[in-house]
Amino acid sequence: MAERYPFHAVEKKWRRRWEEEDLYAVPDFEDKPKYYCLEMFPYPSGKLHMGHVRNYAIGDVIARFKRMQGYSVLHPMGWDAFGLPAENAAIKHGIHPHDWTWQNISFMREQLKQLGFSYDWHREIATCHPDYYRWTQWLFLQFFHRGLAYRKKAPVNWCPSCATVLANEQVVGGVCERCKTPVVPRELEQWFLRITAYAERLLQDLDKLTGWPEKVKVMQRNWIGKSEGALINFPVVGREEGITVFTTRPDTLYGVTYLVLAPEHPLVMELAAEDRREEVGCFVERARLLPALSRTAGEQEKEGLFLGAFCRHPLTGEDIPIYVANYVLMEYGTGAVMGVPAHDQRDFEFARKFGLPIKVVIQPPGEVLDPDTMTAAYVDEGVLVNSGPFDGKPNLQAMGEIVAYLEEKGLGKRQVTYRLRDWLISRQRYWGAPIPIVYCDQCGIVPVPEEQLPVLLPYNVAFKPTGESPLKDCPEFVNTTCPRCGAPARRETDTMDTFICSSWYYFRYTSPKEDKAPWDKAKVNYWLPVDQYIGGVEHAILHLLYSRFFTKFLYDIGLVSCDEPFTNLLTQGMVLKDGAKMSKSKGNIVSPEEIVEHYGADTTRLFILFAAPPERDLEWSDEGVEGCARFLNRVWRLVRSLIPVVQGAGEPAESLSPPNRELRRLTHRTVERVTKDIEEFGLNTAVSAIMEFTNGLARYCEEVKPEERDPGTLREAVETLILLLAPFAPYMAEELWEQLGKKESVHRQAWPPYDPKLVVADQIEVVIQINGKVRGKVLVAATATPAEMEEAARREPRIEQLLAGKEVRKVITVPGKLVNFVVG
RNA sequence: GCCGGGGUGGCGGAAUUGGCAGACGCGUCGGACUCAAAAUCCGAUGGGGCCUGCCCCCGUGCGGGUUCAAGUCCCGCCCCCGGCACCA
Repeated sequence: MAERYPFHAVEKKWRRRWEEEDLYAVPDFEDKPKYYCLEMFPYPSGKLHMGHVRNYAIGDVIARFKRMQGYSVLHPMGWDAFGLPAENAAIKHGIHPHDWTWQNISFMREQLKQLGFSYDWHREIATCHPDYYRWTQWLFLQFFHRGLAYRKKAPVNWCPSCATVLANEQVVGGVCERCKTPVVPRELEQWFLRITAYAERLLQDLDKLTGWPEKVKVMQRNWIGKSEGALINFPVVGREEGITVFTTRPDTLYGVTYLVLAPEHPLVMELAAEDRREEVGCFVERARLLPALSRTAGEQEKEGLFLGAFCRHPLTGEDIPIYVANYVLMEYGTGAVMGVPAHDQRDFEFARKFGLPIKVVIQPPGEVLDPDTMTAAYVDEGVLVNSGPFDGKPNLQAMGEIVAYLEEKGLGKRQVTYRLRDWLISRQRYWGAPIPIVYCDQCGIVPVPEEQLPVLLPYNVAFKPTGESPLKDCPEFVNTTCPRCGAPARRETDTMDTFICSSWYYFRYTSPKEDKAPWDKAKVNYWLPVDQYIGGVEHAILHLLYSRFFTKFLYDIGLVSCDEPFTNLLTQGMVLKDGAKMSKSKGNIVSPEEIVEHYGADTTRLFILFAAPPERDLEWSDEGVEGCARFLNRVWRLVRSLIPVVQGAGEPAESLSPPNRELRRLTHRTVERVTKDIEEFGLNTAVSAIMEFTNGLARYCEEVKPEERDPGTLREAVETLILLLAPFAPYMAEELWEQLGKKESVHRQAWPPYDPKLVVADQIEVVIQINGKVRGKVLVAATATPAEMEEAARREPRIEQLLAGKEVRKVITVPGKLVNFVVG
């Protein structure tokens, strides 16, 4: 029975020692370059899943690697601890959300510790702790004082299942992002953060984020959805007030043949002709009742209705019919659109369906558009026609001129519009940070004074989802006095969206116990921005956009000195089983607990890093885990068998026999490979390089007689192997390091350097090609010149044979690589 | 439809700047050790061919092209995954 790495005992031993020595604590300031390595903190749902393990394993390799490279590394962990699941669990199992959450935290903390992640636990935070949410509330007040937190009545997304409203970002394809229930519109008075005030900067500064994946930046760009265009006023026949439309194509203004209003547009009913009121009312009602799902998800048949009213074209004075139609959205632009069927596909379809005229105003080069035979709108560039004084101009030029003309006449103006909406942050739920606001009959909306924070979440509350905050039924909470006039007043009972809590946690880690401010400025400015952020791509818009918004705001009010929080972002892929995301309903969950129990932390980590590059999805494989366990056992046996030789050995000898020189070369080449791979997140190839190194070392031991081995070279190889393995398999590396007789932790060692001179082989194998096909190989000195390479190639018997009697027209030599004979 | 990513053995995945396709691992097959098995170790493993030579042909989604040389570059397609989707 071959000896096996006794991971249970080793893990237990080192967990205790590391904790005793406080190995991973990082001082606030140190005389070293800083590196802030952060992974997205988890929601304490109960147990870790493989996605967490992957996320944190990747982060831990980076943190340990940087630490060994001499950085002072901030690598913290905490809990995104407010949220709905706690309340749902409470309702289902009769356990209080507070208790449920803290139980989960203590279980998951234990799991993280078992996995050997190198967090500084002194900096642990939980967003549901009053010491934390006190500052969440404080930050809300900063927004409030600057007019960036406001209350308004608006149509909002209501999730019937979660019994709360949702932000736009939390509605995906018309359904609730968390429970997939179709959301329904509701008209409610709610709190918003004015993220739209930062739309332009959030967009512009994406260009600064060179360390972010393009994918995420594109998603944010689309989400912000900037369009440049114009507002144009169309006077309504027989009325004072006109209709303002937003268009990105003012160059097509002369092609307008009708106007369309969104069903929710306030003018719809006003403008509807007497005899059409009822019909229009029905239409609007039908559109309104349709769940958001079918309104926004997928294109659907265009429906519309003539209102029986007309407006006047601002430039031609023509009468233009006004319609109401389902394809116009009230939320975007002005909720009114000018219909240009010839040059907008949607308008084209609508016009064809309702028999509206199609008027061509842009002619493509070398083609004449005929409205009667067109099968699709022409949306590209061309020259204006039927456009009065603008005829003959290129449309891009005309665009500016038409807007300028409208501005001059007071008929319209330049306008930039964003798709981004203000962030709805009220939640009608219990388990969140209370919004620190008091309503007073005399004074109105009054912010809770900072010195009265936190507004504590009461413990004894019935948290049934009724559609109203459970806090409403808690008189001790609701009833208060007005901070301004002292009269009886009521507290705001809604709590904050948990994304608020997670929008600033990375600042708090720098000074988690600070009680005079959300953070110590000097510390925040020392550590921030985060050098490397790692997490799932599902947060591409939500968390990452909100955090950028928060950071910019805090920068503006002078609380932080960076205006982007995350310099580099790595979005890791999902963990799949049988090609599908692990989920309870599919029954394909692999539990980290069981794997760690059965194979140990090192094997679990190693497999998850080896099986795929970090950004890609990872297919779980039990056999693959076995393979990694086998590898670690091999390392264990190999290193232990060499301890007697290695201990006490000195430096490698000056002059080495070929096998020793080869081993030395392998050692240094491996350091080079692993270093470069980790730097560019090729963690899977870093692991395979270590495996190859192990194989090479084992082969050396097999092939080279003990008396021919150079002890110094062997020592260097073995120590290097352990050092390289340390970020990936920290427990085993630490144990072997100690068995080697080392006194100080392997995790406090410097990352091994490599000597480029030693990496180069004495001899290199040159590929010999004839007409681009490999026909042989030859060993030459690494220093061989192209002429020497060619000469050596020609001398190869087989090549000589193949070239005999042929005319060599050309010879291409790539130094150190190949010789290619081109024969006629 | 638009945007982003991808398509390489039986599987997960490697391949600087265009320079030996398939590293490493899994699986499979064969062998050693063993009474036997497990564990461990060794060897083989893209497909095909015959003249069994450490030889030849084919081979990185498909069709063209550039080049001495293409998984990699160019043109035209197909398929898969992710995101957005009536945004005027």
